[in-house]
This record gives sequence, C-alpha cells and structure tokens, in this order.
Amino acid sequence: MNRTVNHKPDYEKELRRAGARITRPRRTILQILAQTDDHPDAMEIYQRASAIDSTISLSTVYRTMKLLEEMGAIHRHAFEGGPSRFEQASGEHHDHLIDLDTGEVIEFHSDRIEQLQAEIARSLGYEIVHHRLELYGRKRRKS
Amino acid sequence: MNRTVNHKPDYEKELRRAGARITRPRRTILQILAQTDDHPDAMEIYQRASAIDSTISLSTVYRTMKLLEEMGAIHRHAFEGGPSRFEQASGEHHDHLIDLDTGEVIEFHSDRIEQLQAEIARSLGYEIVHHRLELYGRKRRKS
DNA sequence: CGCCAGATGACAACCAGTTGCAAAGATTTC
DNA sequence: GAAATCTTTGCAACTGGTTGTCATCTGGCG
Repeated sequence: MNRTVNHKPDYEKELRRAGARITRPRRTILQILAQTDDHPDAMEIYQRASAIDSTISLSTVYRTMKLLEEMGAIHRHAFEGGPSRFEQASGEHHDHLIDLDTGEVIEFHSDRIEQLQAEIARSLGYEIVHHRLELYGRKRRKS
Repeated sequence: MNRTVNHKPDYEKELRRAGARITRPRRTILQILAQTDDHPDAMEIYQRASAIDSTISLSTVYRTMKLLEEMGAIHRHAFEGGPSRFEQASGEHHDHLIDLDTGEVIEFHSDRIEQLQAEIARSLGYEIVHHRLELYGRKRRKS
C-alpha cells in the first residue's frame, strides 16, 4: 500500500492529437487542471475558470471534462452524496479514501486487494472490467 | 469468499416499533420487497406496486424507501450510471459484482479484503465508517 | 485573409429524487 | 365507535447535477 503521486501530462498536445481545437475556454480549463492537485467538481472548476475568464460557461466546463474523460486524460468519480469530481488520469490506478468531515480525498493502492478482487470475480465466473473501491472514514483521534 | 443468502425480517413490526403507521401503500411496498430477491430501483418498485394498487404514487415509494433506509431495514446502492437500487439489509455485510451486460447484481464477501481495507485506512490515520466496493465485469467466455 | 467544421454561451430540457400542501387515513382518547 | 390528533398520501411543483439545442463565434487550414 502506498500513496500515489501525480505528474501532469500535456493535455493540450493530447487534445490536438485527438483532433480537437485548442480554444480559449479549453486552455483556461486546462490551466486550472494543471494548477490543482485535488479532486474538484465541475462547479469548482467553473468558478476557478471564471476568475480567469468570466465569459466561460458551465456547459463548456462539462463538455470539456467529458471530452478529456473520453480521451482518457481524466477520471470522473461519483463519490457518495455529491457531484462528480475529476482527477488527472496520470499515474497508476488507485482507489480513494474520502474524509467524511472535510471531503478530502486520499489516494491509495493495494496490489493485494486488486488481486483478491480478480480472484473473487474469476471464481464467480466473471472478468473485471473496472471496479470502484471507496473508503469513507474519519481521522482517528490520536489519544 | 462466499455468496451471501437473505432471509426476510418482519418490516411491519420494525416500522411499528419505529413509531410509523402501517398504511395501505406501505403494506403494498413491503409486500413487493418480501417477494423480491434482486436489487430493484424505485421505479421498478413503483411499477410492481402499481400492479397491486394503482393509486400508489412514486413519491410514496421514495418516501418509504427512505424511511426503511433510515431504520436500517434496507440499503441503498448507487451503482454507476443508474438510479439507486435497494436491497434488504438482512444478512451480513457484502459487496457487489455488477454484470455490465445484464445489470445483474451478485453479492460476495471477502474477510481478507475487509481486513486489508481497515489496515490501509489505519495506516493513513483513518477509521472506516463505511465503504463501497463494486466490481463491474462480464461473464467469462467459457471457451 | 477567408472559409467552415467544430466549439461556445445562453438557456431549455432532463433525470432522479425531494418537498409543500390540502385531503385522506391511521391511532389514540373518551 | 365517534371525535380528536397526528401521520401519511397524491399531486404538482421544485431541486441539483448534467446534457441537449441552437444561433453565433472562432481556431486553424488554405
């Protein structure tokens, strides 16, 4: 088990390669993404983008996130009781621990768990396409 | 790892104990729940209930499910890309494997995984309140 | 520079779910 | 068992997150 670390890829290049145009709104949104290390939702991205370019619309944020998602550049996570939150797809796969008090998202990875999941699926006659593992918890009171 | 098995508790008694009234709509919904072993969503429950008593409203289904959920009698699962689905809370905790082709939900449980989750959370300074583990997969082609 | 498919902003529509409200129903009290 | 009381219901309107529509705009090639 270990925390994962992110490094940002060049989304602009990726977008271009996907045949998409580099527009002002997109550049702005990419800039937000490059500056962030947390897991913002669409509204947060919209607000941060608005501060840079007030003409950006929320629809464009959603459209851009969807585009990036389809390109595999970002991941969308629908954590319990809230809007979807996005994260860079860079780095290896990981799961999430959500702090119930702050909403903070901590990434972790466990090969053992992944392996057990695959075993279970196999024993039930299935092949895993993807999975979702989310731990919801609170900081332990260090007494 | 093993499949879990359900047996139905007496929801009517539980409702009464919680100080709620046993009304016709509620009785109908409970009857549906008693008859089902799958993981229906609100609309499915509504439709099955309508067949018995066509005057039932969808709001009442939602309200009743929420009530039962608060009583701990049922669990609500928000699987990917669809409405919440409900299941009896009877039996021990388990996780879910969702068949991507059919939507079928298979229950499983792994003490090893649970244990690893707790270890991970602890090592990150957290205490798990609850978790969500869902495997999304397809039946293996038995070649 | 001019073109035009692709992208945008504004806003309507959508979906799952919730809520306000007046009427109907379940329990309790006598 | 009827009245009083308090809960629940059906309906319609509303919500929050997200997607669709469409007239207008613009990036990037020629």
